Amino acid sequence: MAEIYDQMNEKTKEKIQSVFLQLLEDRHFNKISVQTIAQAAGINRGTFYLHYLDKYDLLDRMEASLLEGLENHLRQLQPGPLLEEAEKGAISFQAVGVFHYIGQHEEWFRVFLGEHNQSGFHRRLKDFFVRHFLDKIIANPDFFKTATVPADYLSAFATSAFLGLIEQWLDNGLAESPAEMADMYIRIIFFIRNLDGRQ
Amino acid sequence: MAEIYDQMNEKTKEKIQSVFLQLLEDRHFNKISVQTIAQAAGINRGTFYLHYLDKYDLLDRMEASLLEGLENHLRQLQPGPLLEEAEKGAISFQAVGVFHYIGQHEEWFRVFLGEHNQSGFHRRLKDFFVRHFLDKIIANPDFFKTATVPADYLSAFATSAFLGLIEQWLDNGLAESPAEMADMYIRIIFFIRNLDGRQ
DNA sequence: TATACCAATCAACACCGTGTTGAGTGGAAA
DNA sequence: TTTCCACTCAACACGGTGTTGATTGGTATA
Repeated sequence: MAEIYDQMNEKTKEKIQSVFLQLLEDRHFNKISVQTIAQAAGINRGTFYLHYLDKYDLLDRMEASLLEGLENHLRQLQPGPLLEEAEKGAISFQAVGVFHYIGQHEEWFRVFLGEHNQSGFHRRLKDFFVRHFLDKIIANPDFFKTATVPADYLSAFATSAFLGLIEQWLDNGLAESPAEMADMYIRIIFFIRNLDGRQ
Repeated sequence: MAEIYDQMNEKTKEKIQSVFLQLLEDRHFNKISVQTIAQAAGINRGTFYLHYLDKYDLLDRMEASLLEGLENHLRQLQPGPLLEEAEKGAISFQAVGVFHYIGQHEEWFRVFLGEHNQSGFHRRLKDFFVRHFLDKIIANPDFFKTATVPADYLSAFATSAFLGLIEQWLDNGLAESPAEMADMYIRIIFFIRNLDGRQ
C-alpha cells in the first residue's frame, strides 16, 4: 500500500502540467520561470526540481506524452483498408479517431503549435507524421503510380498540407467535426494521387 | 561627411548579425547570451545595447528584414500573368525570382526555420504567404470555380504545402534549381485548382 | 588649432532566475 | 515506535541582464 505516495507524486505532476499549460496560453515560454510555475501550482520551487530537471524537461515530457497518445491512434491506422473505404466514399472510422484525439487534446495542440511555444513542436509533429503515416501511403506503389514530383517533395508537401489543415482547424476553434476533417483529409490524399496526369 | 559614423554603426550591426547567425547554426536561441554574441563579435557587451534592445529585438529585426526582401520580390508577382504563363507551360520568370531570393539567403531561411530558432518564424512566414500571395490567387474566382473545401482550409492547405516545399528544398541543400522549384510550385497550384471534380 | 562630435569601451551596479544543498515537517506504512 | 517519503524552507554561488557614468580615440567643423 505504498501507492498513496505515487498518487501524491502524480497529483503534483499533473498540477504542474496544468498550470504550465495555462501559463503558456498567454505568455511566451521564455517568459515563464520555474518560480512562476511553482508559485501558480502552489508548491515549493524545490519540489519542481524533484519532478523535472528544468522547464525544458517539463515541456519535452508533455510533448512526448501527447505524441505517444497520437501514436497509439495512428498505429491502428492501416493504409490499405483506409483507402479502400475512402474509394467507396466512406469516411474511415480510424481516421476520424485521429482527429477525435486531436480534438480531445485541443488545448495541448493549440498551445504547443501556438506562438508562445518555441520548442519546434511543429517540426517534430511534421516529422512524426512523415514517419508514421503518410510515408506508408506515399510509398505504396499501388496508390501513387506515376508521380512527376520527386518523392521527398511529395511527402513534404503532403505532410505540411495535412498539418496546415490541423492548424486551421484549431484556429477555427474546432468548428468542424472530426468526421468532416477526416473527409477533407481523404480529399487531400486523393488530390495527391491525382497529382500527375492533369494540366 | 558624417557618413563615416553611419558606416561604423552599420559595420558593427552587420558583425553582430553575422555572428548571431553563426551561433544559431549550432546552438539554440535560448542558449545564446548577449555576452556570447558580444564576445564572438569582438565588441563590448555595452555596445550591443547601443544597437539593439535585447537579443529578441535582434532576432525580430533580422527576420523582418528578411521578410522585407521577400516582399519586394512578391510585390511584382501578379497572379494573372503568372497563371497565364503557366497555362502555356512556361515557368514564370518572377516565380523563379522568389526562389532565387530564398536561395540567395539560404542560411537565413535555414536558421530561422530550423530547430534552433524559437520565435515561430514558420508561422509568421506562413501568415506572410497567406497575406501576400496565395490569397490573391485563391480568391480569384476565375481560377477556383468550384471548390468543395472551405476557402480558409484551401488557403491553409495550399500555403502550408508551399512552405513544406521550401523546407524540403532547404533540407535537400538546394539541390534543385530555382526554376525547378518554381515548376513544382506551379504544379501544386494546379493541383489545388483541380481539387474539385475528381473522386 | 581648438573643440565639438560620436561610436565604442570599461567597470560597476542592482536585479532576477537557476539549480543545488542540508535540515526539517507531517502523514502513512511496517 | 520507527521507518518511509513527498514536500517545505532557507541559504548558497553562479551567471546573465540592462543600465549608469566616465573615458578613449578617431573625425569633422569653426
